[in-house]
Amino acid sequence: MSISEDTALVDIQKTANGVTVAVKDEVEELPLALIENGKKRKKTTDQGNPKPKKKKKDIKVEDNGSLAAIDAGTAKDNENTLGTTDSPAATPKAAKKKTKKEPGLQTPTPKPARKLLSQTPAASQETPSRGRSATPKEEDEEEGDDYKWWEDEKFGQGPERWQLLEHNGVIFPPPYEPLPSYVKMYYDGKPVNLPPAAEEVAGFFAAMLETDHAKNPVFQKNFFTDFCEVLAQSGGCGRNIKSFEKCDFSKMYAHFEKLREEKKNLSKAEKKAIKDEKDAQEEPYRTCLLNGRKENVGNFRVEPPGLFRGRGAHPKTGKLKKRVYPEDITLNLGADAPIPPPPEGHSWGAVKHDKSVVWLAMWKENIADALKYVKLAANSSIKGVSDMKKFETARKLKDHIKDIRADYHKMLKDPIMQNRQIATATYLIDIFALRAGGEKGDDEADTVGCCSLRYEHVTLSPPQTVVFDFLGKDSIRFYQEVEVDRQVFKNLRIFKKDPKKPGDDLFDRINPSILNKHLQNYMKGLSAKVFRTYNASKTMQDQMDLIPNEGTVAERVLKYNAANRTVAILCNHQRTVSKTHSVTVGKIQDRIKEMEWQKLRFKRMILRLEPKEIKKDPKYFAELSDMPKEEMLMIIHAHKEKQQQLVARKFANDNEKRKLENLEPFDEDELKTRLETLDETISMYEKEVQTEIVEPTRALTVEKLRGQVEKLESRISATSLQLKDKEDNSEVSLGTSKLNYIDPRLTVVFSKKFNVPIERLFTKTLRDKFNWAIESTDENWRF
DNA sequence: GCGAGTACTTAGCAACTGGATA
DNA sequence: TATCCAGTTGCTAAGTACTCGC
Repeated sequence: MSISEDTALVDIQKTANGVTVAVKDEVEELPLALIENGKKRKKTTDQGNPKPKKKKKDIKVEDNGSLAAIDAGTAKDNENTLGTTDSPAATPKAAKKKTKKEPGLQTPTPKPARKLLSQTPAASQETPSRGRSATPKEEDEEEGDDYKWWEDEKFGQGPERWQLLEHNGVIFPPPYEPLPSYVKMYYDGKPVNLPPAAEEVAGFFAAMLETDHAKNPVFQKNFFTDFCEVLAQSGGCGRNIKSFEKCDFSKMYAHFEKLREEKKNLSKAEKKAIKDEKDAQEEPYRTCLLNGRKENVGNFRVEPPGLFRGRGAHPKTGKLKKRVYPEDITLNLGADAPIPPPPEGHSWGAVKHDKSVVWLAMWKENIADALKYVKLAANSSIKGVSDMKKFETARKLKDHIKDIRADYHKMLKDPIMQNRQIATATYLIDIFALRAGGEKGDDEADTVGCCSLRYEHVTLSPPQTVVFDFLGKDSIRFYQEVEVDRQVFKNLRIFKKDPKKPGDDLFDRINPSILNKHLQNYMKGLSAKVFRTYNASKTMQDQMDLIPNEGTVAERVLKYNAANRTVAILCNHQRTVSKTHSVTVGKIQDRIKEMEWQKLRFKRMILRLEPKEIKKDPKYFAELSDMPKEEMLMIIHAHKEKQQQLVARKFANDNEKRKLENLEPFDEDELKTRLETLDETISMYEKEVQTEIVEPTRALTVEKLRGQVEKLESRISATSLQLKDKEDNSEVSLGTSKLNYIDPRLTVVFSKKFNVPIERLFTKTLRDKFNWAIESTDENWRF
């Protein structure tokens, strides 16, 4: 094939006066990384490195950071924690406030500086109570139930995200409680006395002993390194612990299992009491006052320490995620708002009054050195307005998509390599819903998106078939064999051309930033991710247009789910097939078969009562010959097994009850008698199969039997639908697209147009989150 | 122009819960 | 009524995208 038009590529250069010109570049087809003295940043690393990655700054995890503070709980240790320049707590003010008293960290008794949930900040100052005693009027104003932010055109506009913000801070996890003295880790067959800090870390691992994580060698190695470090810092244990293989966590695991079991076996009242207490403790943190209105806070609990569970082949999986202290936390709230008291003996790292952001608290975690935020709940006005804006931006793309597509098709042949890459990437993002694909560091899992696709992720098979095979977000495999536009195929071949080899970037002249800058030219707010939202919602709309307005509610829900599934597949939202999937499916299939058999029995009973019925309605009885005798016998056999188990369980339960009532338990003869009765019934069924005669029981009439058949038929159809849905959904996760990509107004339209209660389509949480859509959409709305 | 830092959305998994079923 | 299991929710990891300062 001639590729002359493809090879006529040029690179771009900027002249001294900043004007971009296209120049024929002798080496323009070389990957940028190989162009000596290249004009552009070298994106790939040394040749032969299979994973070219951005050189990130060295992330140094504190050797004796906050952990030391856990270990000894001394002020000195605490200073170690705070002595890092990064930490907000490193401010002189915070350092000064450090205290020596620190046996552990107690979430403060929730006594806000003043009553939080009042309309006017000043008015509430005199009631430092955790309870609420609002008057009906106050209640109205506080709850903000009647405030519909989506009807307020000014809401969410401008750089300031809020005007007034009051909250009670965050809840800290309880301090570590050492295990009973008889629960130990064993090393080389002997029990070890671990100091509490090390015991805590060992416990993290022990609790996960039966999970896949604990069987992962990287996880084990990272855990063990950090465990040894904590052990050394906390004074050691008098033993030379140096081999993970010699550590035995089984006793600790058994202890945790026992606790779990005990918790499970608590009485209803005990469980309720625990829950009530927890609710009461959390109550002050659940809500905040935003612009004078009560709103829910999302993650008000600080993440507890534990072992980092990285997804996929994460190099840091298993590392110790350290305990977060008040000194690590920055609060954000209104300048006039009272500052919630930190836990006794502690101080906050910093307090900010930044109206341009929506987080209430923030800290830096030690694994990736990333920031963690406490934010408002999904049903808050702030989240709602940004959600609505997101969908509106995607909707706006409708007006531009034709031009954008026409442009990128034209640009696929652009003589400038960078433009050709922009066009090709846009095509892939638009058509296959790929993510943008930013660069990643060596200390992260090796996953990619569009711009970070490498040579080995794309296989070309002429004339225009492409196989994509790579790990995307969350290390979820993206595998697709697809036909692409001929020019896209040609371009991909150029992008893979020699000397490129496995490990090299396919798109070596662009990154998400360059791509997004290009997209902004078409529309304000347009970025790569908008295509996913647009295509997901557009697909849903198109699918909905194909659904006929007929059938039962259950059938319509199924159609909705099928449309939802199309979107989920487009977005590659997968889930691991549950371990019990095949068993569950088998059980449902058995249930359906049994119901079918029962149905046939009822029909035979009808004929026993009124043999003439078969002539009156031969169609009704036609299915009597559908089920072979062998199949019936198999069903009866399975039924027998199930019943035997039930009889045995019932027998055990009855005896348990009798024991409580101080009655003599039934003896084994009783069980035998019950099983014999079952055997008789089974024999009767088997005889029915041979004779094709079923004797009606008791006072059954033809009408009653027809009613029974009808009931079974509807149960069979409902169960079959359930089975189909289950099988279709086994590997596809519908939730993510429903939560993030499908404009909720489409679901509301479906609910109204097809008369399906919204409760069947949105869970309570989703109804809360999408209240704006539910309240503002009529059935004629279109995406 | 670039990298680092920051703020936000998107994501799957696991724990929990409550309704269906026997 | 107890048990089971599917649906739901919470948690937190992992993305994207924008801003800022050099």
